[in-house]
Amino acid sequence: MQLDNTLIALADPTRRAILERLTQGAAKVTEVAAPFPISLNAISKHIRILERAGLVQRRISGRDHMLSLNQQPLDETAAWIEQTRAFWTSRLDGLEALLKAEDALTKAKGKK
Amino acid sequence: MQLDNTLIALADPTRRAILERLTQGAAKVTEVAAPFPISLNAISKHIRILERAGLVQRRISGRDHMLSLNQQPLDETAAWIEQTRAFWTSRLDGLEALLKAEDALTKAKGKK
DNA sequence: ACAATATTCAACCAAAAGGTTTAATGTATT
DNA sequence: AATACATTAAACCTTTTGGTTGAATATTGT
Repeated sequence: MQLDNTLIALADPTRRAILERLTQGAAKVTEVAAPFPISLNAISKHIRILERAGLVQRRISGRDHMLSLNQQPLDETAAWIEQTRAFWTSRLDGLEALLKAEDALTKAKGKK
Repeated sequence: MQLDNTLIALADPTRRAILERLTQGAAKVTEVAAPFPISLNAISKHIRILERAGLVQRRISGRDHMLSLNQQPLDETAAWIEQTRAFWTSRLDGLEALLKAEDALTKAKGKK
């Protein structure tokens, strides 16, 4: 699924760093890889995973591969997580309220 | 990192389904596992990963382990992703605006 | 034509993920 | 005490992940 691939892609610090680099503008593979202490090949693989998630796009011109961000999967994932978060909030708060109400009821009965 | 563990935990459909089940209220491991077509042991492992992320908490009473949701890591991850999303939006829109401005400038020069 | 550059491919490795099955452990029930 | 139940532990398997090194491919610059 798309959500899976995006979350997987985001779940690695090196890949998040690559994305952060690309917020400064499009860059070639070599340029992206330069600051990292791992091999170019390792970065190349990370980029493939980011592409699988659709977070990164590639435009080949000659021997250079220009990489750029694509926002859509991030938007979709943000929407999913925010929706889930809101749902949890309502459920967990609702449950808390329910427990308090029951507690109040129990005390009221005890008084009688 | 905490963000890593949370994203990893969320990046699997079985684990997301477990979380969804727990929004209906706390449940024992067996109860959580029941609807899934995989072994109880597999579910047990998934739960461990959810616990590592702090998304699920366990309260042991006798032989039963009651599982419940903990919202905090989800909130933090939602905050991170929303922040990132907003940043991308400003950057990418800003870049687009810049390109349009440059284009307009070029055309203006051409006219002269 | 030759050398340098940019990138991937291929083969390999160790560790983790996601699953299985078969114990083992502790707690209830009868 | 014997049995059933809830859960994890252990050992194993296969695939994926994150990394390596060395070769292949294609493009650019001299």
